[in-house]
Amino acid sequence: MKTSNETQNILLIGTSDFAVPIFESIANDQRFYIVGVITQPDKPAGRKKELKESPVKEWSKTKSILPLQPESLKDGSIDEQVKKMNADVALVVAYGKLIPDDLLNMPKFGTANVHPSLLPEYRGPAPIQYAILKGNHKTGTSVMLIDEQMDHGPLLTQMEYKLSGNETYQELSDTLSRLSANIVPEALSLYINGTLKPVEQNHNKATFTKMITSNDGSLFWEKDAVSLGRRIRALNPEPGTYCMIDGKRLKIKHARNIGRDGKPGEYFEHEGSLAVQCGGDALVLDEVQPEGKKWITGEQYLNGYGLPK
RNA sequence: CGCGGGGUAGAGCAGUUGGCAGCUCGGGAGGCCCAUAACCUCCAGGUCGUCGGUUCGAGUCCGACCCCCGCAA
Repeated sequence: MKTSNETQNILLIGTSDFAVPIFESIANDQRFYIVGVITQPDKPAGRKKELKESPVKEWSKTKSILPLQPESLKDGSIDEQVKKMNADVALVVAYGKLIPDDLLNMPKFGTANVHPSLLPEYRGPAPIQYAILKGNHKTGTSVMLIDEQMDHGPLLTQMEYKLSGNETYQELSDTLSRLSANIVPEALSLYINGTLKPVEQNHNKATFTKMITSNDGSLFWEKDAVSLGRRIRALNPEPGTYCMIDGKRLKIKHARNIGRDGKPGEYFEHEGSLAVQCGGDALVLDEVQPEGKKWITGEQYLNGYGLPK
């Protein structure tokens, strides 16, 4: 077994923004040497379908690393290349594709994963959003070893984070990413030198999340303003929340809860801004975006469009 | 050639069959009031995205281009 002052060869596997600060902290840590990066292929994105590189790919280029971008890991197309990397450990963060067992087991010490929840709570694809949606007072991030089941492997370490009740998905994601970046190198290092023993999760307490889609962004004003407010924050900025006015979509970026009774779905003016009555309390819509338009304030909306019927 | 909306005053919008360019905010001046972010009066401010075409006349019709955005991926 290697000692802690030896440099470990590490393979980084990830795609989204969430992974970048974590990978950066690995890159800046003398205990690790990055032998390779795997990220998703460039994909057509946006209206013009221009190929877009993943945030991890952009990051890796700043480190002069050319990432592998296989369409699939299951066909074994990159197995040989990965084997040659001679990785001691692999770290998966927000990769977005299934990684087959033989690849997971290729590194001597296996493959670790960062999951932004207090596992076994919120396994699955949307842990950050769920923490906000459910109105939790705390969440956190977990570092674990990947096993054969989704977010099921033994834990290396966790860190709690207290929620203010005002954070958006984007903000919480950034925060948990930075928190993770602080603890991942140490946890991996202690695990590799044998100081840190993986602890099995309490599987009886496991809860699961489902992928958030744009359909989840539809707001029903019959619901209470508190849960609607959570939804608006949990889906901000992606995929975003919206309601329909006059057959057109109105996206809602930011809303404020005010105490008020009335008929749900009724729009009214509140201190010059657009507001809507909900099932319990009401929401002031501070920042909205009419279909095909730019983001505007609720006040600008009223000036231009007037009060919806 | 994925579908679609839009570029008009500092901001957000309207502009009907082509015929003097408007609304709500904001800005300025004045007034009312014990006072006000409230109310009243008046004022300023627009090469109507760009280029070309049709026409006596184009924000409006035709063509090309630039930019912004929603959906879908």
